[in-house]
Amino acid sequence: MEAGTVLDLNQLRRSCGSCALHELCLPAGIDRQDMERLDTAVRDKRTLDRGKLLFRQGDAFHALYVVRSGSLKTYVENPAGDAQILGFSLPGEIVGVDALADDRHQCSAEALERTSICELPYSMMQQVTRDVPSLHRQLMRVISREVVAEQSHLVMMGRQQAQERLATFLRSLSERYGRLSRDTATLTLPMSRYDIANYLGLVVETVSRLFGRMEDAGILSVNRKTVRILRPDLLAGLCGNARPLPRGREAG
Amino acid sequence: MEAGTVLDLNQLRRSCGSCALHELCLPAGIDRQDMERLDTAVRDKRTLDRGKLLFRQGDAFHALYVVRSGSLKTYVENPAGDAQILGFSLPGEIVGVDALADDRHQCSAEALERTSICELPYSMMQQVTRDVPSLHRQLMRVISREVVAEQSHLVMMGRQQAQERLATFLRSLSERYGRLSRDTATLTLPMSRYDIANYLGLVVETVSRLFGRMEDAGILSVNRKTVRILRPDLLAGLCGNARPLPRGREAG
DNA sequence: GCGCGCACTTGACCCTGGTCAAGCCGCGCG
DNA sequence: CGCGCGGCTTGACCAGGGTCAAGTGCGCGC
Repeated sequence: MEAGTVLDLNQLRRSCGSCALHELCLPAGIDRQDMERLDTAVRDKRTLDRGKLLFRQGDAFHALYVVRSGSLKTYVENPAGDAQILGFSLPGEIVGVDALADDRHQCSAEALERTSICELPYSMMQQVTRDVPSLHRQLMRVISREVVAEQSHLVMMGRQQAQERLATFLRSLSERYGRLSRDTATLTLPMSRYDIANYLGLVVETVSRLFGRMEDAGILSVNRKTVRILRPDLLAGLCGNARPLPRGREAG
Repeated sequence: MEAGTVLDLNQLRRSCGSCALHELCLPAGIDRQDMERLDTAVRDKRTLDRGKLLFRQGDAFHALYVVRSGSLKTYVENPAGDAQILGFSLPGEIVGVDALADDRHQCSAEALERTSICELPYSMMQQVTRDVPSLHRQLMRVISREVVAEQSHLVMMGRQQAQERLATFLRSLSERYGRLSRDTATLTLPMSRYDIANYLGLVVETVSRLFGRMEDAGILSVNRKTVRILRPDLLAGLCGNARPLPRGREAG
């Protein structure tokens, strides 16, 4: 595509104020004037195609990023070569915070689908957050949310059974879709079964079987990337310490 | 104890500059003048006895805290009543960052032994970090370290076997002891076996057995709270994907 | 339209680590 | 000095979920 021939409106981020996400993102709770200051620190970033990396573990740190549309996965690779997925980032969510510790990214971020990004060059951010206390506060808030999200992930990995993990994952995704004003009952999963399994500390076969059992139990309807939550109440029940759903395919 | 009758020098934090931890803690890399500004934002906090809570999940957020001596565990409790330990905090380490997200502590912090604490009231911190850019940068660095530490914990929970988890835990503890200029080979564990097991996502029996096997393999000598690392090289080997140590108590 | 590949599903089997139960040991207390 | 308790260890057994292998089906290129 030649520059100028096709005009993608999503590409033209005019300002945080005119962005549909501004209530969810860094500008949340910031007044009009301060938001204009924030705008000076935000740069657009080219859209990433599926599978492309936003940054790679070990890269020098230049900027924080916010997902505008699409989604990312962040993961760390260990010396042995296998990865652990740390999280999935939906629109309005920030990535790159781990790089503040020592000016190198500690994880990689990869687009799960065509994804556009706002870039917050850190030098500009520092200046603006210094001048705008409300933005400073809000940045801390957003970073702290990262910490809290990782804590929930840890609880899931440490204390929950496979079935509870998948149920918790689906509920959390549904809730985040809700915040984006999407349908909370129809999830279009941008990540593969392998990614889900890895994120949950399971193997893909286990995830597949659990989807099957939840479908048999009438809680979900699953069709490739599309998961319908038919019984949110029962799904919520599976997040606690419920008994495992039956394994047989027609013993009911 | 009456005020003034017994003078505990550790209780009298004169300033960050005179604190033995200042190279590890918030003041790291900050010049003399800025450190004096920081001092105005730091308050001493009464020492906590073993088992006492610094803050509790759900408490209103007032301050961040830094361990001066002793140690803490942080943990979240789920509705079902059981807890997941998120981490152990040694001197120089910050706690309470998760509360910045929505002004409530998301986890509880409990002293594992007699522990003294520096308190950083957040309103003062905000003011000081605003005036002192180097301190702002350093606070972000310290918070980001929290994120990175949780990421490592996640990798451990998601991808490592029981034996690798315990080995990784011991190595990490040893390394942190080193930073505090303590002996890296002789660990005095302030936490119980139950705490270790919980932190690692295992049960106490498994931890006990693994200590036994590592002792049989000549890697450790274990005596209640005292663990000597006899072969740091072999311990490092167990952190990767090594084969499990033999289970039998004399088949070697 | 056909065939290939990849993502996913399904089944059979097995192993790591959890559960349950008993025993040990160091410590505080009567 | 003996008792009891709590933290820890040890053993026997079991099951949740991992491994291995085969099968299904959608999408894409030719």
